[in-house]
Amino acid sequence: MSIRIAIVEDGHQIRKNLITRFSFFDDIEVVFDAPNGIECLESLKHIRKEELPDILLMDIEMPGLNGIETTAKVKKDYPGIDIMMQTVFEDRDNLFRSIQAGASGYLLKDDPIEKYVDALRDMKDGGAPVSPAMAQKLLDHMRHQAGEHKSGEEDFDLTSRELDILQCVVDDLTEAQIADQLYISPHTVRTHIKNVYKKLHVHSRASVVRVALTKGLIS
Amino acid sequence: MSIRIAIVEDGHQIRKNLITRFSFFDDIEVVFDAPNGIECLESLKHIRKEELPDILLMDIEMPGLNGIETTAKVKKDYPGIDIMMQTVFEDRDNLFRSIQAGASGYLLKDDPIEKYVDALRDMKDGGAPVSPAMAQKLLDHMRHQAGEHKSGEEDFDLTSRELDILQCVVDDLTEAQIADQLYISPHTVRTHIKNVYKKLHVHSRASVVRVALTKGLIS
DNA sequence: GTTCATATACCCTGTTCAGGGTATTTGAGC
DNA sequence: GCTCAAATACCCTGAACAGGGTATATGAAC
Repeated sequence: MSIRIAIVEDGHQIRKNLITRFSFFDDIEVVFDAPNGIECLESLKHIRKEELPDILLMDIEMPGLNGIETTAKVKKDYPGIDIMMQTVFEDRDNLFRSIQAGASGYLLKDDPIEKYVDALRDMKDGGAPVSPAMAQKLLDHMRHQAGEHKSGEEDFDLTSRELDILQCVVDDLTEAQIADQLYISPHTVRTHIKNVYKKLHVHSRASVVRVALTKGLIS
Repeated sequence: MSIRIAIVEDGHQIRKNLITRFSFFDDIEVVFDAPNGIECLESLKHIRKEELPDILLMDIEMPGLNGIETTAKVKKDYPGIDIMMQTVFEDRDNLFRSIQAGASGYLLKDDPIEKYVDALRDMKDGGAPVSPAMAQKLLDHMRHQAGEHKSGEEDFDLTSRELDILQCVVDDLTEAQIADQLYISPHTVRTHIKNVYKKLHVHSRASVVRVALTKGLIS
């Protein structure tokens, strides 16, 4: 069963080139092509359901509705259609925005047509083909995030009661409310809070909340 | 210039097979092979610096020191060596642990040798070749994270001045300190803070900090 | 040229907090 | 039975905050 794709790309010549080059592959069928997001959405609207493409090959840089906005709209109305982004620039921000919008593949425009075809086949099989250059950025980003979490994993050695108090402080309860909730005297709450302050090296509720959240001390 | 690799893989037959199959590619040179992480580290230690491999092709599942632990150790002592993980299972956890340990490529063992070679070449060029199936998991994970952030992306419509104030409050400055820092009267600070409270629907500094951090209003 | 949002400034009042103490009870570990 | 950490409880004081006002200057929008 062949792979039905549509090409969304503002460069007229590039579009024609892609169509021509895809024509040499029996399992790739170009259902339609569009010069921008608006026309793409129009084409999708006026096509019969069983004729819908499997994959949109989407340019990021387009006048009017750009590739990311178009991706978001398409994914909303046609969640079954996969989006393969293509771009000339290895732009970090666009990469993340595309992923968030729902794209699942990422190619560079100077990739050879065989890479395109391989990627389309992989995508049809449920994979998410990402060009190595883009994957590099993805991994960097994830390593960074993982690192942040890990670096913040200091041990402040709070007792379980102090963690109760901490949670209440983050929930913005007054000392009296905390006392009610934990069935202890407000004086005791005061004492616990003071001890928490000492252990976290802070001097205010605002700082407690910040430390608790950024260091992951509470859920 | 050829790509110097080492194969770390506990299956003796698989190792020999890989070596044989790589031998048909002129630009791939297998520097050494090891059946586990320990021996891999030993080989690296006793090799001359200029003979070090560019890339380690690392199995995840190995007795003793597994691929992830080995990756972490190798990356620590030889940050210049890239790690290409290979696994039979598309395991989410292992994928993330590998990334964190410093691996930059991810192949499935049933990928054809040409994919291996392509991936090695991509990696040598600075890319991070990730098999589409693994990339799928990566993207899902990132979308999930992005989604979490996004779900909290309500628009509180703070003015830029109010954002200044917000930042100061999160930084735990008193009203007087904020006034000093922004060159305005403490009374004005008070007014801004009150307006921020109204817009964020909170009644205390602790809540401001929590909302600002959890809703991503500040860096 | 009036309207509207924003930023600015000030007043008053009552509440809450932060930091400095001290002291008792309780349960686990030695 | 002693010790020690943890949890509990209380006192005092001054500083900071929250919420309720009002008011003016400014620049953009209509």
